Amino acid sequence: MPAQPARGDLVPSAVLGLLGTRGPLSRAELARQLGVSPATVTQITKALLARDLVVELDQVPSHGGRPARRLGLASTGWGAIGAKVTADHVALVHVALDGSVTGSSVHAFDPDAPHALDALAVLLRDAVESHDGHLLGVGVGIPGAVDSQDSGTVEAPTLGWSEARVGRALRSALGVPVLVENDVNTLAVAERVYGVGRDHGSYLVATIGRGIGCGVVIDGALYRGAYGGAGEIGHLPMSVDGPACACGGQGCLEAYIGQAALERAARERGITDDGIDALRLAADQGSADARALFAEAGAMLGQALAGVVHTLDPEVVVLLGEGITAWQYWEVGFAASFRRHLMPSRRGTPYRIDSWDEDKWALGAAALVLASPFDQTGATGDQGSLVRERLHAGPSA
Amino acid sequence: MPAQPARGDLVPSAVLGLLGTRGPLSRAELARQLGVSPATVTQITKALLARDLVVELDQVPSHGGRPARRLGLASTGWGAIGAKVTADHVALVHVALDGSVTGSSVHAFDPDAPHALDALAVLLRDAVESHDGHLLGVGVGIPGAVDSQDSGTVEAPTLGWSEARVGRALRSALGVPVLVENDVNTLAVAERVYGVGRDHGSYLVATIGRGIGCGVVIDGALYRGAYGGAGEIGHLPMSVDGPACACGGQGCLEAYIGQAALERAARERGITDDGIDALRLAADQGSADARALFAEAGAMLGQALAGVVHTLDPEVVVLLGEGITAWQYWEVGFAASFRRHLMPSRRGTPYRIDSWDEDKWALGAAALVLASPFDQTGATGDQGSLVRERLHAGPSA
DNA sequence: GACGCTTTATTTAGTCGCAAACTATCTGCA
DNA sequence: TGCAGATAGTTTGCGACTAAATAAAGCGTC
Repeated sequence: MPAQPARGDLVPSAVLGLLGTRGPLSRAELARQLGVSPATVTQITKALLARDLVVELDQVPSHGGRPARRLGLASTGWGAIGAKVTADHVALVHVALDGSVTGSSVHAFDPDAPHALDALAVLLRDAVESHDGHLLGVGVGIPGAVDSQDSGTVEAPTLGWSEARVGRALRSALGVPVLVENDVNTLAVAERVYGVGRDHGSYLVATIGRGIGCGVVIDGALYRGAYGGAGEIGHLPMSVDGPACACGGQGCLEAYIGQAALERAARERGITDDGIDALRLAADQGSADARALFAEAGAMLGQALAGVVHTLDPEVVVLLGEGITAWQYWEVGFAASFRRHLMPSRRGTPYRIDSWDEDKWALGAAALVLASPFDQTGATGDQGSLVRERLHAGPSA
Repeated sequence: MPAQPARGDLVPSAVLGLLGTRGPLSRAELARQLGVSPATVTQITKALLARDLVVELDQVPSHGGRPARRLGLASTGWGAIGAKVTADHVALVHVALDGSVTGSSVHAFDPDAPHALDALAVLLRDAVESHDGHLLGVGVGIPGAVDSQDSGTVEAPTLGWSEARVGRALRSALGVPVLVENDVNTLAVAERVYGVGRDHGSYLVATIGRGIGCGVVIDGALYRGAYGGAGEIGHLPMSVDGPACACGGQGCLEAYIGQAALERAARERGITDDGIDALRLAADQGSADARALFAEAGAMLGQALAGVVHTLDPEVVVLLGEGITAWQYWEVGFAASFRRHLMPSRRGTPYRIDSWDEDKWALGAAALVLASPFDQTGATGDQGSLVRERLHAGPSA
């Protein structure tokens, strides 16, 4: 833990990143947001202005003092590519620095195939080559544990990957910085840059969908755990025995309210045999059974998240994931359960639902790259430094 | 989040603290332990040597290179006072920088009394005045939530305290730095300096006793949560309904395996009416019922801690608390349950039992002060800076 | 016992970012 | 009109720490 971490030009990158993700800001605003002194911002921006990376825009009307002169990025051509890997496809998005999606695609993918990593590399190389503008890097979201964003060695049972050297393989194939991270954590990072992280330093991002996951952000930094496995709330033990879970345990949260569990329950209760979408449709059409099933799941989620809140005491909990589209039915059970299982002093802990669309996973992966200018903890490693270097070098390519 | 936090002379304090808590070290060792460059250590130690705060000791035989010259503290007269406040007494210890106890005492205390804070201040003032050597500060451990170590405003239902301004009151009464912290967190900090924290950056300290608690240390820093309430695992919801808990909820972990719950179960099962010590005695004497009761508690603790491990992915879990004296009986249920509820990839997470004696709570509180030279996060606030200042000023008083 | 290797400690030159003092420019109020 | 107060931005000098080069002092080995 270096007192002053060896980080090449972190603040300039952070300035560029902030201007890119938040739009034009005054110097004073930059200083406040980044927690550095105004003096430093003056120095940094002076250099960036001289190098034409930043331009002085308009002057905003005063609020009882000298008017602020806003700064903006000289070039808005910066962007990143995000990829989300699942058991049957890869979703790709091209994202600009401000978070806007400039293109997206979905590709069939078989992670069990002999040269799956090579196939992934090919997919991504095409995307890199077709990228319009100056590419800062590629972010990859994986449903599994990643030892570090930097090395990107992956343990992902659902993909059949063990000790897969995803980061290394892609890096050498693509020639641009590649950051690999657990998929839920990418969403947490995205919230840091574009969502709740603007107003809160410590929060949880819980996802409901195929699995149940949780990203932990503490004081603005993603907490990954000792071995990159923090936030595995899908396997919180909810009962001593209970249904068998894919992880080998019994009574895991996911074995109760994961997508597969809900689909099985829907079958057993005679609601539908056609999967989760049909179940939601049934609820939409007024099926009391379907609604009850979601409400029960919501209640259990509430109980589990109450426990996590007791453990971590976050400022706010964000709920996300593909399952969130049925949230109105989950909430019926969740709201009461969550409050009831919280101790009185925590009962005020707010939760928020973010909007969802299919791109969001991949978008989160791209956010990994776009957030790396803000990384003060070194979590992004060498690849993060490379991203900052490219940002620093300017859109010359 | 300042990139370079405003901290007055942090490294010199850390050097002194490290020499005090770990004994003589070479410069190279100091550099490695503190994560600073050898150059810095040379500069710092040069200054400290010049001011006679540090002395050069012997030269240790080489291991294939230039022999290391070890440095030690010139004065070992530094110490701190630790206080643990409970519902019926206050335990005090005087502790030297190296963690050795130089004196201890226990005083009756009624936190519900009208001027309880004043009474506490009187107790502590006597201790401060009678302290032998140079006092760095006073640490106070409280069974409740503390907003920050610095301000020390306390929310402690078990003491009947709400918004009690403990820190402020004691500070003005004592005239030395006062750090206030949740009691479990003080143990976590003590482990950081004297225990498992020497070898591990991220760990949990779980306590069993009157309550069930947990301290969270992440990358060497105590994680306190957004409102100082992290680690309240005593109120993890273990079931949808279940026994009523003092917190107002139902089915909390503590309502199953806290001291009061165990004592009630012992009564109901006809094992003993005489409290927890009698229960352990019964187990010692071979009572199968008593042993089963502990084993059941252990099993539930294992399940709960497995969940916490899934959430936080620590390197190691340390078990502590006054209840740990009966650990041999807990363990029967704990070991299997903990492993069984962990997912395969976490099943290797080790747990350790620390020895226990009654001073340990107060000792933890003292460690709060003795660890403040290592605080890089600013968690100790102004009071921490004051401690560092006193350390820096030398044992002149 | 000369050479290479390892580890420890120091020196030097330089970077990063801060605090403090300052200037600049506006609002509001008497 | 003029001054207090607020907010924005700049300049200057400095403290803390680093990286890189160097010196110091031992070990092993042929």
